[in-house]
Amino acid sequence: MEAAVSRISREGPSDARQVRSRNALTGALLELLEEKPFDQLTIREISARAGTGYATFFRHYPTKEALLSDVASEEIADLLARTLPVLYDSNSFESTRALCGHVAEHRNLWAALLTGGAAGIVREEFIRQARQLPRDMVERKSWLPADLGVVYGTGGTIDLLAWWLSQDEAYSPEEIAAILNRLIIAPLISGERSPASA
Amino acid sequence: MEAAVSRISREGPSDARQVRSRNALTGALLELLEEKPFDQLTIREISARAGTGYATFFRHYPTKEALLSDVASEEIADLLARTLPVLYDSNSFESTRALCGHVAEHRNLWAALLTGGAAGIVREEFIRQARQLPRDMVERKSWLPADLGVVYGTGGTIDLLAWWLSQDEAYSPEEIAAILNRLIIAPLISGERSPASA
Amino acid sequence: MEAAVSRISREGPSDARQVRSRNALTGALLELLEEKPFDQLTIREISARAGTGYATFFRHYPTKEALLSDVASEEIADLLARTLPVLYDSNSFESTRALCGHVAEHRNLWAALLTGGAAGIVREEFIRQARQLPRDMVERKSWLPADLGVVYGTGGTIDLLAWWLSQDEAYSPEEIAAILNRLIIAPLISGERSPASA
Amino acid sequence: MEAAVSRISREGPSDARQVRSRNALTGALLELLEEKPFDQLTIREISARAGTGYATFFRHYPTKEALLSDVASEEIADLLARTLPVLYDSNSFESTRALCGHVAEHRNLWAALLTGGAAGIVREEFIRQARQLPRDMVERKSWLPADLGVVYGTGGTIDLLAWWLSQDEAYSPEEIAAILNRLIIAPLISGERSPASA
DNA sequence: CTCTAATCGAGACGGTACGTCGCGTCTTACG
DNA sequence: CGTAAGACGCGACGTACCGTCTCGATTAGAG
Repeated sequence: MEAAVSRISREGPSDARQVRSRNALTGALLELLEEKPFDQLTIREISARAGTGYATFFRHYPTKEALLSDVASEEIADLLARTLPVLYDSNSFESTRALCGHVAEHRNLWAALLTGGAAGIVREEFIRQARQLPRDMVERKSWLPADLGVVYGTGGTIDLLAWWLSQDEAYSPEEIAAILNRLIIAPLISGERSPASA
Repeated sequence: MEAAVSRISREGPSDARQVRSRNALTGALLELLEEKPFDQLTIREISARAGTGYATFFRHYPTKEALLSDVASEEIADLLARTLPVLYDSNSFESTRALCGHVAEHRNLWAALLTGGAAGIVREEFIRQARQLPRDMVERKSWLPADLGVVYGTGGTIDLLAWWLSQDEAYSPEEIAAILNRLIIAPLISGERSPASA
Repeated sequence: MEAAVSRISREGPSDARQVRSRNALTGALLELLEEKPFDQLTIREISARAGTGYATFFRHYPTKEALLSDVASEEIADLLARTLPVLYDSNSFESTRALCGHVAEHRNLWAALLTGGAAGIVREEFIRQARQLPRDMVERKSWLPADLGVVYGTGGTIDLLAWWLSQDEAYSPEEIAAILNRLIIAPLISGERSPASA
Repeated sequence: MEAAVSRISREGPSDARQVRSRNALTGALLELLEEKPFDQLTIREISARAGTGYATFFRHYPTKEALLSDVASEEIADLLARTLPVLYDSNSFESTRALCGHVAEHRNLWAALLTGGAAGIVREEFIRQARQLPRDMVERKSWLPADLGVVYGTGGTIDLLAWWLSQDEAYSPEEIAAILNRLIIAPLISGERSPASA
């Protein structure tokens, strides 16, 4: 349950009981995400694991997905803030390595979110958030629609991270950062030349 | 229902009624996939749309997912056969263009599969199949784990195609092929140089 | 469960499974009515006793009360047909005795319905049905509103029967018939003279 | 809310706040009883109508029924004291008329109690109290079990009053008293002759 | 007139039954 | 006598209300 530790009391309702219930629920979700796919979890199961009443779940979240969102969306926003800047940054490798380092530090959390069956939902939330970010700074590529750049860069990065996290720590953050840079970042920020045409 | 036309009688049981039922079910699924996400469909709904009895569904498929598989897996295998070769092909642009052309010709089918809510399942099936393909031919990159190459190449390609199919035909197959080539294929087959170090 | 025996297959749906389920439910209700008040029964409890699934209950009855109605309303109509005629019959004692005899023969059923906690509902259903019966035949009493005559005659009779059935068989049908006749029937059919004023 | 007026401060705790809360609750119950059946009321609804907090209800009454009891049981005892004596009184008509007059004077209260959905509970409470009254004075009828006499006399009277109160004041207390006398009282106190034999 | 303790409102909580829905199985009745 | 229709057992859903509980914030009424 180390993953849940970082979730305690980020901020929330004033009533201490509500805080306790919410933390119990988010913690239970993260625990269960490491055991089975998100869509095989039932609200009853999550409530039971959290030690809260079944109806209490609905006093905090309208659906299972809302709970997942609550757990994930801040993390996603946080990670996105680390992901996109690399596109505008001349020294992208440093940013990329910082991104991978951050994920490695919260390996349990991100493994649960990206490989635990909630992957599809988390991925969509990622792209949804990424699409809403301002992207004026990035220079328009004539050959690459801006929206596609965002979708592809985000999705590809997530895929790469998910693959990494499913690999039992065989690769260091630096290695992954290098791959990420070469495989995804570089093509996106490269100039107008067509590298494949050579 | 044009998408379903290509699905008629690919091969199947001898009994004409079974053939009719299967086609009715696959057709109904494709119709419904254009209306709502896959996971919001019910077997009752599919049966009703197909004009068959509810229990009849189970005589042909054990689950909803099996029906989706029946609809999609051959298409996936077919498309995969067009996707992976580009990695080994020195003239990758031609292969890529052929791939995009093929998808464009079956736009309705692929739009339903990749953007209709079944996307997650189809995507996973894609990668699952891709992973099982022999990959001896591809030269090992020192910086790129082979498995990651497959996962990333497949996933990225699907994402790109999905994005394209959700764009109301604003881009031609050639344009997409160019992007695909530059964004995904080229980085995968490029040499040992470190592009980020520049 | 002798009470339920008389309920088997009175008439019903053609499907044998439906017949079986309905009989299981009616039987279970009658069993449970002898154990605790109707309003303390839950549908889950009735279903469990019947050996049917919980949802199956709702495939047959919309509410607990509907099941009670199905069990009771025919019996009520039947008994009503024996109750009201005594009012128009010159030889009322014979009719009354027949009524009491009939109730005695189905003692378990009527004890459950009239003393088992469902009493209130059954009573209201009784009066509701009685009110809808034609009453042209009965001669209007100048001192007694017709509607009141029906309500009072029905309610009083039910009360008397309920009291009897709660008495551990200490009284014979004939004794009850005599009391019923003297206490309720006679005052209702007596002439214009005021018997208490003498 | 005229009905509730008579309920104010009958006696109770010293603290003015408690008195206010109790009266708010009893008043709210009586209001709501005129709108819907007792068993369809929720404690939350009663509390809200009373303008008190939800938990405050439980500080005064353990259950909904207890509140109803608090509202009704004294009234019942009072009315019973007027009902039973008529049986022992040679001049029963006077007593009966007094009874009906009293009910007419508190029409709103009794209409709510006897016709408002709480009828079943109030009725049972009535009979319960009646059964516990001493009945040595009444001469035993050879043909009529004493307990039945009480149950029947009480129940019948309540039924008659309930019917009256549901009739939009079409009958005067005197008319009802006459009917009550003739229909219920007279048969109970009549001699040994068999009135049906005529 | 103050102080203190009872009472208040508000509402979250663990429970439990509700009635609905979809699943996948299995039986029925019909063609 | 095989197949389409659909009833069944199961179990999760989301809602509603129960009765308990913990909070401050009034607010009597005793000193």
